[in-house]
Amino acid sequence: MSADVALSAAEQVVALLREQILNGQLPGGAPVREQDVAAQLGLSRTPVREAVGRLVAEGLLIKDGNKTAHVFRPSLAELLEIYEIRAPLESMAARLTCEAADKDFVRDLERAGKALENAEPGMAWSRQHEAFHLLLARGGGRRRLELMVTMLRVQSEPYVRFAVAGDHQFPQRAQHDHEEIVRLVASGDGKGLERLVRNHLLATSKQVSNLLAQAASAPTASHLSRRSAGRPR
Amino acid sequence: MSADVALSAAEQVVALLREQILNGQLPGGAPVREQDVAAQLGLSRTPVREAVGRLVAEGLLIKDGNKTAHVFRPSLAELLEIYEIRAPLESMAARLTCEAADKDFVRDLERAGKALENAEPGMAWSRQHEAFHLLLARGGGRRRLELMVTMLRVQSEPYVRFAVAGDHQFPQRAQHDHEEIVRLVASGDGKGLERLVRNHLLATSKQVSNLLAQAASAPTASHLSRRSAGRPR
DNA sequence: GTACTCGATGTTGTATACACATTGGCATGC
DNA sequence: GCATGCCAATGTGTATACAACATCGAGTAC
Repeated sequence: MSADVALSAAEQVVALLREQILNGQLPGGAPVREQDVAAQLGLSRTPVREAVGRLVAEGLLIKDGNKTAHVFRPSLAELLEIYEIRAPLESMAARLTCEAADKDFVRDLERAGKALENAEPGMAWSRQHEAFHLLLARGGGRRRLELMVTMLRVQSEPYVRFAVAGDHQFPQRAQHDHEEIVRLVASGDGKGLERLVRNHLLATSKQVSNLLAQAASAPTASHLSRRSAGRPR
Repeated sequence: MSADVALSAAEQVVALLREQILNGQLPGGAPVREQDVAAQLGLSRTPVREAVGRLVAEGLLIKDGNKTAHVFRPSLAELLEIYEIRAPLESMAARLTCEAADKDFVRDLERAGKALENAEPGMAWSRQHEAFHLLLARGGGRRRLELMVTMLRVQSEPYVRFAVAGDHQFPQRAQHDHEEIVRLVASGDGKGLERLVRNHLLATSKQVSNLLAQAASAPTASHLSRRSAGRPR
């Protein structure tokens, strides 16, 4: 994608762990032992330790005291709080994106919308969904806003994926909103877009939390309903 | 303040550096060399390195490539972006705080308001101002929201302090808003509070940026107008 | 005089070794 | 059988040593 020739080991570990958490290879609650990761990657603990520290600061890993770090798994209340924060930030970012959108951007967004519409429900759809919303979160060049939205999305993304897995009509229900989003950006209606994105997020929040509550009361085979997961070798 | 008996060295370094950045002992742009800090504190580079990493993730330090970390100093555009983000987050947090406020909390806030009113313009006022707004950012127990608001405030706080130093009428002008905030919390008007806090922040943003722009064009003795600062020994 | 090379010095990145904390199991006492 | 305390195994926190990269200045070619 880009010419990142000289990434430090620590940064590579950050990227790898983040990817594995997003993939679900490292499910919520899974322990992340420094030596294990180091041994797996043929590194010393030092860069791994640094990577873990950063991911803790980022909120993807949790650590208290001198205990082993674990993959972040929000309670229902925490997940709702994340969406509460995302709603104003992401809707504002969308408005700013809209206000700064040129023709090229509109075309890119339309393409992403099409790709999302045609994606198979499951992992492919999740990827497209993420890409679509990250485009919308550009914020007209506001890097910090974009970064914060990205981090918050990453923290909640695994749970959206879970919801999609448990309810294959989920994408279909969101489709209308996505089409409307593209339309509003194309017509330059920033205010309307802001409202819509906010409502879209709050609706998603409700659906995801309902599915999670459901899964918690009727435990399926999903890792999301277990309280602890074995180490991934 | 509290029983923090067994803080790791790294955490102590984090606290110390953060304090020094807030104090202005480490002004914006100042280099933070790992061995220097380590030597000063009688530690090895390892915990210092970890502390630096965390502060970078927090946004208080900046580092690109393998170069020395520097204290974060936002451009005018970045400062405005921070306030843009703070406005919706902090106003929402205030509303949630208001909705969850009991009598004890209202009393505490009133006290903080009085303390702020009576504080001398300068460092004392800045401290009280920070304490007042952090109370307001509690968010009814939403830890993550509170944490994010706190981090964003810390990043912009040094510049408010600068503005207060350059314009001693700054506190006086803000006083009306602060009184109104206390009144709205006491009367339980969450919606009104949300609007007011948003406007208060945007007004502050304008004043601070005006003063900064002014200082940049007519360079005073302040470190804030210089592009690089020597290492603090 | 200018620009470029190259080396000396300072600073960060990583590996390794050891000290301290945590955890889980087992023995012991009740 | 159950609770409790002790101990070994495992894992994190820190120190030290070394390697890789960056920075700055002297010297040189033009």
